[in-house]
Amino acid sequence: MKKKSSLSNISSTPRIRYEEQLNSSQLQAVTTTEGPLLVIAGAGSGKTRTLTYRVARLVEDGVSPDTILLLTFTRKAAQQMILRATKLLDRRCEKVAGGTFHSFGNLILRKYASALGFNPGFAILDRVDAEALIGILRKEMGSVTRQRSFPRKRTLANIFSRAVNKMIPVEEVVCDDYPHLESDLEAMISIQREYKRYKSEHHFFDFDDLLVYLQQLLKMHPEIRHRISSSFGYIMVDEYQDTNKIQADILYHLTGANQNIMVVGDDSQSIYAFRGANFRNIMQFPRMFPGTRIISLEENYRSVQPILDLTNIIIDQAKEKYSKKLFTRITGGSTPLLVEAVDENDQSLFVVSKIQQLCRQGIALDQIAVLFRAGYHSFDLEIELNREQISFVKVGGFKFVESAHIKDVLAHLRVISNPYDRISWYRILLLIEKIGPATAQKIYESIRNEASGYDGLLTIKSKSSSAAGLNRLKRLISTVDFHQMPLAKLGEAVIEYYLPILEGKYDDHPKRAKDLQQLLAIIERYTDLSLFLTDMALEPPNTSVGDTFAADTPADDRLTLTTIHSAKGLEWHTVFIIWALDGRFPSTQSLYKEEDLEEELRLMYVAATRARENLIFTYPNQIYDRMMGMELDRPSRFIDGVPQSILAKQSARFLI
DNA sequence: TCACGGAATATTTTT
DNA sequence: TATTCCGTGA
Repeated sequence: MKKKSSLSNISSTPRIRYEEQLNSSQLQAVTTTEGPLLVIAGAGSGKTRTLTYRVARLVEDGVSPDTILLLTFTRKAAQQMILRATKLLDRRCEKVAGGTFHSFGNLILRKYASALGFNPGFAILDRVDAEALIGILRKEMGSVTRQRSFPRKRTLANIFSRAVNKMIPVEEVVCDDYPHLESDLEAMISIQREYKRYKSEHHFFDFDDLLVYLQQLLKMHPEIRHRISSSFGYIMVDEYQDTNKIQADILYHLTGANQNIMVVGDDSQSIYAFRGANFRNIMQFPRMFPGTRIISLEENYRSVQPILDLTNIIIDQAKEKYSKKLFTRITGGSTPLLVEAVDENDQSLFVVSKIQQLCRQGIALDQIAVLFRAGYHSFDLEIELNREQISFVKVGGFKFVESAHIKDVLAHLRVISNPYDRISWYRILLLIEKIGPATAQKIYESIRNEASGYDGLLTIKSKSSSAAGLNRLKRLISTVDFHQMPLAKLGEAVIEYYLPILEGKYDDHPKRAKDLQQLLAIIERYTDLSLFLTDMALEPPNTSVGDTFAADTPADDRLTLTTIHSAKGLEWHTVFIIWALDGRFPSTQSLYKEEDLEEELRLMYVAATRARENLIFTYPNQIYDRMMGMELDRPSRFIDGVPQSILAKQSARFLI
C-alpha cells in the first residue's frame, strides 16, 4: 500500500502544533522523550493518537526513524500507527521499525540464530502445526489408552504454551488450571520433552519459541545484546497490559543505557491472561525501570456520559487496579439498555429488528457491532441475519490460513521447501485415498531414513490400492522444481493437483476453491518460497474464511460481528453485547478462581467501552446449563442490580 | 489398515 | 459450525 503522490514533501511541512492538537496529559506524554515513561491510558483516551504524535515528534526532533522501535499487539496496529504518523509529519516515519514482539523475534533470530546453535533458516510452526506435531507424539508415545480418554492435542498445546509464557513448569499449570488432568501429568511432561526435542532437532520454532529464544539470545550473549540495544535508541510498546513475563524481560534487556523506553496500557483492559499475559506487568514497570515517570490519560473522547456512568460502575468492581475515573465532555446520549429475551432465538430476533430500526433512523450498518464472549455465540444470530439479508462481517474465530484447505495447500509447498517436514508429509499423505496413519508413517520413514528426500517418496512401492493417488503425488513432486519455477507456477501446480482432493473431501468445495484462488493471488506477490511460508505463519490475512480481503479494504456498509477480544481498540456508534447471561458471561468455568472472574470483568469493561452512543445488553432467559445442572436466568453479575436510571431494563417482547 | 458415521465438544486469540 | 474422537465393519 504505497501512495507516493498523496504525501507531500518534507521541507515545506510546518512544525506540528502539538499544543493545539493534544490535551495537557497527552502533550506531556508526547514531549517526555527521554527516560522511562509509563502512560496509563483509559479507554477512548487517545492512546493511539498519543503514540502517533510521539513518533512524529521524535522524528521531527531529528531522531533517526530506524532507531525507533514500536512494538504493538498486532502487526496491523503498528502499520496503522506508522501510516498515521507519516500523514501527520512526512515519509520519514515509514522507516520506523514496527511490529509485534514475535515478528521482531523472527527478524532478530534470522540474523543471530546460529549463536544459539540453530539454523537461521528455521521454519515457523503455527498453532495448527504445533498441535499436529503434538498429536503425532501423543499417539506415538502410547499415551492414549483405551480405558480413559487422554487430553486432546489441543489441550496439550494450550498447557505447554501457557507454561512457557508464564515461565512456570507444566506441573504448575496443570495443578492450577487443569486439576482434573493431574493423573496424566507424567505422560504430559514426557510429551512436552519430546516436543521440545523434536522442534530443536528439526529447526522448527513455534510462536512461543520466537520469544523464548529472543530472550535467551539477549540474556546469554552480551555482545549481541549490546549491538541490538544500541541500535534502538527509542522503544515504545503499546498494549502493555497484555504482555507477559518473557516480553517484559525482553524489554528489560533490550533497553539500552539511555533508558528511553515508553510503554502504554490500561490495566483495566488486560484480557489475555489465558495466554500468559499478566496485567501486573504494568504495575511492576516502575520497579523494573527506577525513575519512571507516570502519566495518566483520563479524558474520554469516545462515549457519551450515560455510557461512562455505567462503565465506571463496572470497573469499580475490580479488586486490583490503578484507580482512575474517566470523564467526558460529550453531552447527550441515552441510557444503556438491558434487554431480557426468552431464549437464544428471541435474542437474535430482537437484535435483528433493533438493527433494522436503527438503519431506518439513518445509522449506517458499519457503525453497529454485535459483541460476544465466544465465537459460536453468534451462530444463531448469523442465521437470522442471513434470513433478513443484512450483510455482516465476522471478526475473530477461525482464520483464513487456519482453515483445512489452505493448510493442505501450504503443506504441499512446505514439503517442496523442506523434504524432511514430517508434519506436512503426514498431512498431505493422509489426503490420499487408502493411505492412513500407518502407511503415512512408513512412507515418511523411507523419505527420512535414506536421507533421500523426495527420492524416498519416488522409490516407494505402493500397494495397488493406494497406487493411483500416490502416483499423482509422485508426479507432482517430480515435475515441480522450486529453484527454477516462478512461485506462482508452483502454486498453480499444487492447486491443480489438490483440486480433485478438495472436491472429494468437502461438499462446499466451490467456496473453498475460491479461497485457493485468493491464496494464489497472495503467492504471486512473493519470489522466495520460505519467505512466503514464514509470512503466512507470522502475518496471515487476519480475517475469517470467506472474507479474505474484504476486511482489509475500507469498510463497505456491513454490520460487524466480533468476539470481544478482537474488538479491542475499536469503537462503534451502537454496540450490542449478546449473551450477557450470568453463567455465560462470566462463564461458569471462571467462577472458581477470583483472578479468572476478574478477567471476565475486565472483558465486560472492554466490551462496554467500545460504544459511542448506544449500548445494549441482551441475555436469553431459561438457558439450561449441563455443567451446572441448573437453569441460567440472571443477567451477568457485572451489570445486575445497577439502578434503572443508569441501566434501563426491558423485555425483548415489547420491543420487537 | 482404512473409511465411515455418529456423538461429543467447544472459552477467548495473536503470534 | 466444524473438528475430533471412537467404534464398527470391510
